[in-house]
Amino acid sequence: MAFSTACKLQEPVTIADKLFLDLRRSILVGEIPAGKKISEPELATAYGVSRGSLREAIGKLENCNLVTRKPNIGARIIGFSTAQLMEIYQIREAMEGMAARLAAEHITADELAHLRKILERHRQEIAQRQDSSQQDADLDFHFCIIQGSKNSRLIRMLCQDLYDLVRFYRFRLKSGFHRSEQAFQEHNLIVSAIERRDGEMAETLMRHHIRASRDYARNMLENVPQEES
Amino acid sequence: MAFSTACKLQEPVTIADKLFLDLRRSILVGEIPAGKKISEPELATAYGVSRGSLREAIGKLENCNLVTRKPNIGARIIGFSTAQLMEIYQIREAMEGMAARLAAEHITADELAHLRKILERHRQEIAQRQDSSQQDADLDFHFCIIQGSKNSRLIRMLCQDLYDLVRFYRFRLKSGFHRSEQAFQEHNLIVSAIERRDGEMAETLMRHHIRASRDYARNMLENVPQEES
DNA sequence: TAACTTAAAAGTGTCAACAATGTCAGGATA
DNA sequence: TATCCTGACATTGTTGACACTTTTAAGTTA
Repeated sequence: MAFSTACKLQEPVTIADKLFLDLRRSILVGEIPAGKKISEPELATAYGVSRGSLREAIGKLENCNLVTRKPNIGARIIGFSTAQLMEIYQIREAMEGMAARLAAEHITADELAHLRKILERHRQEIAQRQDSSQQDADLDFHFCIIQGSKNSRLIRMLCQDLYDLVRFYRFRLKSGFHRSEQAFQEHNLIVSAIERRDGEMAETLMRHHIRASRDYARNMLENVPQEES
Repeated sequence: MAFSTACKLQEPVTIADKLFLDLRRSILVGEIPAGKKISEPELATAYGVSRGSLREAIGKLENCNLVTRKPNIGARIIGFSTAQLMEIYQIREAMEGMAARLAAEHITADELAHLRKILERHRQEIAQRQDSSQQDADLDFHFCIIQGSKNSRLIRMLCQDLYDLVRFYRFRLKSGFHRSEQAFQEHNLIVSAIERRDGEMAETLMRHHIRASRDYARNMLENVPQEES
């Protein structure tokens, strides 16, 4: 599967880049389990590339916060903790709140139309109870608003860095995560505020929305503890 | 000079790490001019290391957002634009606002005492008109609050990633940037709110403070355009 | 048996050479 | 003269070998 990152990253021309994207996908999807140590020789032979290229790819993964490295010890896939997930939600609340505020000022008519289309798709998928694709619709919604902020660094920090982590957790918590009806209503309110160009309200609603997601996730994790992969 | 990053990064044990810190310093201080292309063979011989280690160091610089790389073309120090600086301020407003809110909940008594000490130092330096060290006091203040948030990822994103950019710009805009008396007053209010454990107010005040800094910077840049280094 | 020592094995960091790509200057053609 | 081709040069990407560190396991001693 290909990840719709919304923010266009150029086609991978170099081996290290292809490797990076390949590994990133494997990690996000869970093919490589969380917390696993990365053996450079092993992976290099597995992918048929030299260790140099692999190390460069690992360096990029480190930037995405998907692996951590210790000198002379090695790299390992990041772990998995409720506390970290809560931290991410807090950061999202702040940054996406700002993104929504800016989007209310800068979003284009085309993007707004696209946003409405995403909402419509989301509505249909709820009616048909397609849980899996609702998650995509949710991501697309958030990406679109972030994109609308027109703050290029904010876009990069969110879409490129933070949302890899969001996906990392989302793929490992698939089960029982659908507060979609509620989320859909909240999305609607946010878009309305943006349409009215009410940045203050858009920010407030977005923060509320993300906080509600966080509380929901926390409840799920406390009551139905996930297995460590 | 050594940068007090507040968030402890481990001692550089590997050559690439030392190189990274060295280059980072050179860039931030302005020894390497903004926008300059990096020649791998040139730098490698200059520092007496192999190109491999240098490339790893450049990779890390890319994570700090201090250089940009294009495949088969090369790396260059980031440019310098008012627009980008404004984007950074917007992000700081969101993230440091959140940091202040969290600090009001989680900061320790020791950290609060330290914060008060920083304020006192700041006050003295204003009285003695030591413009240069006031900048350090300002950075220390912000670092201390971020640290108090106890959100480890937020701390890393701000101290490690974003504040390198802040320093990058600050070193190139030294001239005529002292709204210290005003900033000092704002700092005081923020600390008071944190002491009262009033997170809502702490966030509001921090956002106001950063927005004021932004407006001030924008005015300076519009009226006294800086030379491109 | 348990703890310490030591040597082998595995893994990471570093390097220099090779391959592929991009850049630039000179000349040919319209 | 301006544009396009062409080939030499310079730079980046990639690789395999070497050096150093960590880990493991065997062996020794109390």
